[in-house]
Amino acid sequence: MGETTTARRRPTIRDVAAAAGVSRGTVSRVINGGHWVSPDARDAVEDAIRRTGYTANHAARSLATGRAGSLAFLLTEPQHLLFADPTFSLLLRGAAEALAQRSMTLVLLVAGTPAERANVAHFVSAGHVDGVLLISSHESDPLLEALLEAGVPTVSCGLPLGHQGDLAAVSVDEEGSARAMTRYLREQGHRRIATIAGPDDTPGGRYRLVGFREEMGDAFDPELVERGDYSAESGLAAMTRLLERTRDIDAVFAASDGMAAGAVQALARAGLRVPEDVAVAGFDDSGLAASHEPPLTTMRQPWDRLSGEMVTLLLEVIDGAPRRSVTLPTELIVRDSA
Amino acid sequence: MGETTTARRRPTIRDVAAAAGVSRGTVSRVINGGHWVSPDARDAVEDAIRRTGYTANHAARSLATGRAGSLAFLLTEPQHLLFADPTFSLLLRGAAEALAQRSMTLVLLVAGTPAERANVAHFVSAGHVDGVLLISSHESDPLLEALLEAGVPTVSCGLPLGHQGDLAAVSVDEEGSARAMTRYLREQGHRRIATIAGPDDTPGGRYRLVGFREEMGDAFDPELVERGDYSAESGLAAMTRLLERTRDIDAVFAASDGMAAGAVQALARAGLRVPEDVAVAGFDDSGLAASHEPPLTTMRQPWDRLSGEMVTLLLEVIDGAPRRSVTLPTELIVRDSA
DNA sequence: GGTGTGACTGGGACCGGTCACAGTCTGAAC
DNA sequence: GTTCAGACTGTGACCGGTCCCAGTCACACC
Repeated sequence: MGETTTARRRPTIRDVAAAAGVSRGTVSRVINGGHWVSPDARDAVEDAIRRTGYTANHAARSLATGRAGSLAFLLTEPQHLLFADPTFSLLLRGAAEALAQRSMTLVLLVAGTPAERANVAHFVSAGHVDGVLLISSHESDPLLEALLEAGVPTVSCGLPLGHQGDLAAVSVDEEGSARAMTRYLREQGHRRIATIAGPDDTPGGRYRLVGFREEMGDAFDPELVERGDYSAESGLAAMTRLLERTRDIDAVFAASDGMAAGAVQALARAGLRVPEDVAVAGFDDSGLAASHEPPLTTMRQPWDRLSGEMVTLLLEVIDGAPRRSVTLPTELIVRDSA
Repeated sequence: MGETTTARRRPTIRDVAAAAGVSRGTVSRVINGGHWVSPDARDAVEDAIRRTGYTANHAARSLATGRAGSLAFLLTEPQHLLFADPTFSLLLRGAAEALAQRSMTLVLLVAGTPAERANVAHFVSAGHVDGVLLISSHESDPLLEALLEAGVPTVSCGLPLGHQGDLAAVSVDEEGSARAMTRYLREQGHRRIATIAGPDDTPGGRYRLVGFREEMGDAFDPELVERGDYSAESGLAAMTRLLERTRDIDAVFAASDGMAAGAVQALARAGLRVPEDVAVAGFDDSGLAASHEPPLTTMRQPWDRLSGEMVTLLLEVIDGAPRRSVTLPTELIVRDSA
């Protein structure tokens, strides 16, 4: 009764088929690559799609193919460590763009609290996404166990400690990078080099320390090793502890830019100048590093490429290809702090 | 032929119905609230769900209901302004959690390049999501026009300049907040107060300046107004311009913490101390503010609540309720810089 | 006893795609 | 003139839910 037709039904594949004078099957074939379709039919279909303004229905396709057409970006890190980090945004954006190019979508999942973790595990195991981009660095993550158990295609950002070989991963050469930075510091003439390592249950915490120790060789002094949790506060605390133990330090290699910044603060409080009295080097080349005062010498991680590679690897796994891992190069960025 | 059955089919609603000895319809009713179901039937179904490990198929449900079960988190801001901002992460996380509570998912969309914008507009208009959480502050965004045109339920983060009234929005009282900060500065005894406003095509840029001007009253001096784009670099440049014009300034109100930080840098280069010579106040209370040296006095935006409110409002619109907007309170945070 | 009503249940139709299969047509090979 | 392969097309079944309608049953009321 005088109903306006503004909210008309979205055109379906049947409408397109009718408009093009072909069958649904042919339309479907044109949409999916167009093999075994005559040029005439293809043209007619493409024209009909244009005229009708047809867009495929995601849900219907998923139902028929059994594929969700989306990947999860799964954050398991406690918020204060990663979520506020600008590099995380780069990672996220890179993944979103890599997926958009493939007409897939990114679903953001946050697994902080135990309740959230359970929900997430359930959600992912239920097949609501085709795979998981796992942003977690801590060893023996129960969520990871659940994912492996459920056979969900997963790719890890950074080496999955305790599960190397169980899933694909994109990482950087932690050990080599740490050696390179240590070598650089020694080449600058520093001899008493301390390090502020990350937690031992993270790949960066473990292997950067290994690289540091190896490169130092006989000059390695266990007294010059402290640990933090990658935050600036922990860097400040670690540097303070080091200085309480000895003032005979001429350089510090911190496993993150945040800890390097904290170390600079601790040194300033102790009346020491950077880099004149003590050189300080960071790791990551996060946004912080360049804008810091003084600008931090650091090891750049290829944040812009990381998530793109993760997506590539994950899609391979989903397609049933053999699991593959990738190691990306880092780059020494020399600024003022060391 | 000896095929393992590990990769068994996921249980469907039919399996549950069979296990419970009822029909599909009854199972569906139990799942969706359970009205008009006898207690016996409900128990049987719930037990069957447990035994079979049943999980609803998202795609099938979407197809039948015509609802996607997801919202888009749509970023239209140029990356350098917002993406690296820790507050953005809070926003994102808040939205993800609010949705997870409702068993919905968050799809991240990035519309930076023109190609991306076109894709996003198409994607959203095609109904792949139920609504859009729009994170954009610039006036006359063509993407917003496209969304309104297509009738996509949308809620804006911050007042949508040029489209107030056309869509729901969650915002803060820009004008009142700016007045409060200005009043505070005057109460501290400052008389020559400059401001570094944001771009005039953003609500923060426009209304914070309005509030500042009104609160200054007769003391308002157009010579003491500069604009930036919220970044630290622009704050530095703006403060430098102000100082070139006059040294008769005893306080600066910047429309973002980043610009406040830039202003502090410019003042330092000019040999002026903060807050002794010039007081500096920011806006946002982003992560930067507290860790800045000196810690910034600023206006806290309720980042943690913002996206939760956005989700609430958007779901209301999707459910056909009348459009509603919300204004959240800000809070003056006094630290060392002013 | 007949009728009405409300609680509950079952099942067919449908959402919009994909897929497998059967069928048609064309042209080359024998 | 068959036969046959290969290119192309159409159709029915299906994916796993929801919706709606018809139907059953128990109970109250006249």
